Amino acid sequence: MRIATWNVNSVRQRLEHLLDWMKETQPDVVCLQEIKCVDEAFPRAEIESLGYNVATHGQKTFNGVAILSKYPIECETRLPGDLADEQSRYIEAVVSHDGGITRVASIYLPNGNGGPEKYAYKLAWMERLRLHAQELLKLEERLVLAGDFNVIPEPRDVKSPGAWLNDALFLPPTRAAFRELLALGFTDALRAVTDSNDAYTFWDYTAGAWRRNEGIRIDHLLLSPQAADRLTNVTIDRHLRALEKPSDHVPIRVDLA
DNA sequence: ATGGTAGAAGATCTA
Repeated sequence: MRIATWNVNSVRQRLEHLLDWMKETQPDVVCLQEIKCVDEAFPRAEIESLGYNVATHGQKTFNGVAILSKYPIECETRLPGDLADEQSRYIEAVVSHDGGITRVASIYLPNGNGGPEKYAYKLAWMERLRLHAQELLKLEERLVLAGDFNVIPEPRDVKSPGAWLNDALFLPPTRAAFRELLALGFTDALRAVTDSNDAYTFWDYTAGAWRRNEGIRIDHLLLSPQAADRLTNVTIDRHLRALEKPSDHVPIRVDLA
């Protein structure tokens, strides 16, 4: 089973790239982030025509997540812990396939820059995610938390660590919260297969970041033990960053036997 | 110390 995640930075702007990439790589499940549209505006028919089921949790202008699946899915769009949270950043699916089920979440974790309120929201969101993930692990299922975590886990995950020291993506409390999540029993899929210090998934649009390879690794797939046991391959589709009108993120995907 | 780019919305915010 091939499971991918991609922050597309507007699904409508990226539709051609998305369809081409799906035809090329044939993922079974795709987690999207920053679709930047309401559910009614999502290009559902185009994706269904490739043979996928579509579940969206959209929002006007900002955020928005989706799950696309070749197999039947049942979805939940609420991350427990704050009923007043209006931001569309989470959707979770139970995927029913030959030989069982796999639970997959598409996560758009808050960026956290822009002021103390935003950073507090990020950390609170991470704590809600940790508590929910702790519950999900008790199910002992194949579970994949996939998405844009807006976390640079370690210095080897950024070309120029010094430039990010005061950034919400790399601050010590952010990294500590991510480590706490991993410590529940998750495997960071990319780190299970490589020690590379060049496994970036995001390059800023500005200042020639792509040209200079000033990248960061912030898009992750976290695997429960039952999923990690089946991990055979991790691929970052880096070439998509070189296309015309790219997203600032590229897809990352895993294969589970 | 700032600007660089992109997207959606709408004359600014988020990233």
